[in-house]
Amino acid sequence: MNRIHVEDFDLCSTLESGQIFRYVRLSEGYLVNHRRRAFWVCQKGQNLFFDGVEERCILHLFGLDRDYRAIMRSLGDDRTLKTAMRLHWGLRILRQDPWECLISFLCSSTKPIRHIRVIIERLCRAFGEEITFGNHQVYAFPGEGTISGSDRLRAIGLGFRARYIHEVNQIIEGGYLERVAAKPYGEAKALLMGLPGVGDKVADCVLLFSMECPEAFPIDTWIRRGMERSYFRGERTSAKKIHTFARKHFGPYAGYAQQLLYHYWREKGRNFDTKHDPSRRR
DNA sequence: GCCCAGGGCTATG
DNA sequence: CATAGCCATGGG
Repeated sequence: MNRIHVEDFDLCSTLESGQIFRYVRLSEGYLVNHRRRAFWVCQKGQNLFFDGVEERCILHLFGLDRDYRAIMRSLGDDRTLKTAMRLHWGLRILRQDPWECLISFLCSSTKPIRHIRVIIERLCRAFGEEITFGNHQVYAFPGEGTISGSDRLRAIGLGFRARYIHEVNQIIEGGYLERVAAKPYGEAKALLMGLPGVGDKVADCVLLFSMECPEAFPIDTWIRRGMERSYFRGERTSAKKIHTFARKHFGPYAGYAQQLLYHYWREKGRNFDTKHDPSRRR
């Protein structure tokens, strides 16, 4: 077992804020499956314990090489954001594999996170290679070009998303996503949105979580509701206006604000739902 | 049966 | 530009 000292890091909110889907909470820590590797990781205060993976991979994936305090400072002292920061301080933006991230969020449209996780697990079982971690038998995420067959994908439960994934799998070839990642935000986003099934929201997720674009600001139903309520007097607002506002209000690291607010509002909603009537949301 | 879920595409005003 | 209906599926 290995150990590193970490500051301004919260493993729990980082993993459980909906950026990544392939992790399992154990009695102690988490089993994470990413980049063809399954590894164990556990945080106790400022100690991060891990096994089955190199230290540099941990630092890279969890973005521990980034100046978190400087990023938080750059977001401003917004009242709503301050609350989210206080509750989830240390939530980092992950640095995922672009292919895994893209396919994962192609699975995500109009699905609850619990179900997305199930679907992706089935996808890996059907197309991925078996790998091991200790006595755990798990499946790696299938590589580029290995996820084909709309019917097979539909049988997994992907529904209308099956065709998108099948087609994207045919289009993407070695090095393509890395070339996209090397381009500036606007250009990279346009390229991603040229892929079938990839619209504004999925593109922003891929850019933020796997392509070093901290200005990307994914707008899903939770963010839309929250932003409208907190910044637009509860009025219906287009994604375009929310994007413009977010970029101006939060700055070049707006994506961090998005992830903090998303996690904050979703957690709050969950608690509200269990205590009250779920049908009364909005 | 109803509603909603980390949406995207297409056809219309 | 904005909106409506549609696309499949599962869980509360």
